[in-house]
Amino acid sequence: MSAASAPKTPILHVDMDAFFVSVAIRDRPELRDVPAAVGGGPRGVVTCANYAARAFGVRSAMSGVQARRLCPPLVSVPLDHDLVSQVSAAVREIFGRFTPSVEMVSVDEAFLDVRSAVRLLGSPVTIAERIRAEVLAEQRITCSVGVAMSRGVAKVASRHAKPDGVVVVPPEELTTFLHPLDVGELYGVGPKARARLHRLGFATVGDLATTPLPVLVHALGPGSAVRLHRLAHGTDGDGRSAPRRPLETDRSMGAQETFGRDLHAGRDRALIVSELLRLSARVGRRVRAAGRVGRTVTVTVRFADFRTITRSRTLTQPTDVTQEIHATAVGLYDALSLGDDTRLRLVGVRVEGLLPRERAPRQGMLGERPRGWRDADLAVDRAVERFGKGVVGPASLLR
DNA sequence: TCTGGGGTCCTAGGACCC
DNA sequence: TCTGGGGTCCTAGGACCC
Repeated sequence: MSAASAPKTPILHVDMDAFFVSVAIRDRPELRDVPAAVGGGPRGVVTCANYAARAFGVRSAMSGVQARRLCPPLVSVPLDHDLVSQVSAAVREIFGRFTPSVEMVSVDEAFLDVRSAVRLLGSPVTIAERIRAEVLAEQRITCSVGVAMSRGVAKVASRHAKPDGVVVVPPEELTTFLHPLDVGELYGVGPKARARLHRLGFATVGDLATTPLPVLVHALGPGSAVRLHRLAHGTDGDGRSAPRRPLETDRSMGAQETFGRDLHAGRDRALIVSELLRLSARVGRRVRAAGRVGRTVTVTVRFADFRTITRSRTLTQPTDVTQEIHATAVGLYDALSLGDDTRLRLVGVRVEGLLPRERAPRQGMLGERPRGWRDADLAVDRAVERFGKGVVGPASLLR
């Protein structure tokens, strides 16, 4: 492509509006303008609230109790994982019609590099509107798009476009758009970093942008300084949307569960061990389904006071066997030697250091383990696939 | 009746090896 | 007896994102 035809704003950040709840209620028109949210059970938090609920102040990660206090008529809708995946894949397919360079960042957002598409399809803004129209026509949900020359700016722009809009930030308007914003709007700047930056006198993105890099390095350390400096100048990612690691190459898989009531470490040990088995089985099934094995097993324990600790063990041989994951998890749990009266709120099991099964070193002889466990796992996997979860499982989990 | 569940990445110390 | 520096792996915690 000639330089003259290169778009000045080639990066699109497409973000579905209130994705989880939009998917959940798209076939329930009666809920269209009613405050609704996914999540928010007795001990849970709001996963995703629609805009009618947000008008009451309901936000993601807010406890269900607080959400209902703010918005008594709030309707709670269940999360349909399969439907979410299905709609996400369909949306991904729509993106692919416009450019081969699509990076799904999560189920509900993506970066698109439309550099090569402009000659055939029109300006980035035209493409953005066409994407929005096709998503709405085919999936009956809305999305918002940020258009800019860097990923970081496109991401901020899409947030400002919400709901159901487009915001374009051409280079000549970059400073006007970006500099007045609070530093907390930058990707990767959460509450902690924001507070620290404010303390240091960096309240706005402009404060960062107008500070020489060496000064930032001195204040923040090299890593954060360079990252924030680039974000504040809109030069992150060199203007390109380079696909990173493909989504299917997960580094870890885990499962955790908050108990309906706090459990006692000692008295309820049997319950906790069986919960660890449930979680290990869930994780093991996912690891096997992905054709992978993992080297490290991590157990998470959250106490009643919300303090959270982790303990991990790296195995001599990677595994995808439920029984091994569970045995390791129980070993880690017991090694904590918690007092009998210690109250636990949550336990979790995670398998890390995932690699493809065929690349895993399998040593014979010495590490020979009964292969029966794995065969049993695979039989259970097949049954679950055929008949659904809950039909087959470890005997100790049956009531 | 505060505070879910799925992840990624970074830091930092200690062990261990060369 | 004292003295190096670099590199990697493991573990634990924490910030952050959706």
